[in-house]
Amino acid sequence: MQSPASLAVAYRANGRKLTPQRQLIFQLMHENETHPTAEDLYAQASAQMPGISLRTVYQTLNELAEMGELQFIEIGSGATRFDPNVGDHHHAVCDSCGQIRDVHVRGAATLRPTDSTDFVINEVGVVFRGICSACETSRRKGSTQRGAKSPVQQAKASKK
Amino acid sequence: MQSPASLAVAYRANGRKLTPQRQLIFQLMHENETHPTAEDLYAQASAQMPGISLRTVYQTLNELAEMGELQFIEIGSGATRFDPNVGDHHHAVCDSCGQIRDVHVRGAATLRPTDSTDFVINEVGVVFRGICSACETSRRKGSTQRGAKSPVQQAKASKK
DNA sequence: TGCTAATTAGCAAGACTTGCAAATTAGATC
DNA sequence: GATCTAATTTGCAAGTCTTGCTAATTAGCA
Repeated sequence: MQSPASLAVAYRANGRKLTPQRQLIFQLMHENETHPTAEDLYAQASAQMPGISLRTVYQTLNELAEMGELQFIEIGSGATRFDPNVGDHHHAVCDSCGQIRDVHVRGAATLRPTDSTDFVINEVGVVFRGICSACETSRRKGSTQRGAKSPVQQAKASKK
Repeated sequence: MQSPASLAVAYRANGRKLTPQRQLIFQLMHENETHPTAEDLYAQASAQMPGISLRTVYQTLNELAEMGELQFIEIGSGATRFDPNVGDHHHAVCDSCGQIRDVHVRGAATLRPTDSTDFVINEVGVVFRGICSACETSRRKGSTQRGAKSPVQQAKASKK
């Protein structure tokens, strides 16, 4: 689903109401390519609808996830991020700036473990970690080659 | 690294001391196949060393990660889990019981996005989600087919 | 227009993790 | 073995992210 119109249908199908808050959050999610956190969306939503509650943002995001309208991304460190793209795709995470971008991977869905053949697989997710082109460029220009932290450590550190 | 002996060397190489607490935590990690949380390890450690602090467990786990002796696993929902296996492997997560097991995947390391070709990849991780054989078996026997929550929602829910 | 169940807002609280400072201790030195 | 010092451990307070609870509000139906 993409259109706000079908959103109303989806909500009603679930016996739910289409409130202005829900419309706004849904819309903001879809305008946003950055896989925002609840806090990010709250900030944006507040600009357009002063007084909206962070609680409502969390609530709405959870509902949308339940309805299959978005997915959670939990790639280490910090807040859950939300992805309105529920199609077949994967993620590339920059260990330098933390950006997450959607990517596609040929054959990912058919990957199988060579062991654990008794595990019933519903879903396959691939995560690439590395350095995005923007960070790579600025790194070449000298400057910010930081200490020898592991990627995860860096992610942890960038939390603050 | 696997042996406590080389642990001492590794610690000294980092200008660190080999304390009883660190030895214990390291040992427990390696005896444990379940990808425990800090709290799990704390419980086990407390049994053998009453008075050890949860703070120390967290601290030690972070150090070991920095030293490359273990890795963090953050697969949705709840506490970080720790994996002493730093070799090339991936994970299968049971959406029913939450168990995480190590698996191997042929060709995973050479996967590449079909898009985002300007992203420098350091690491590729594959996560399978599904139902482990134990849960599948008990499910067949009837009983606990729970409501239609998404995998992530289930994970979230099982947090408590 | 009225009614009612659903929703929102706000705040308190829970889970997980880290910062800080004082007391303790591993390991080097003599 | 005794001494010394920087590293480590503890315990607690605090920070971040998220959810529970409840009174007030409101969407959507009759």
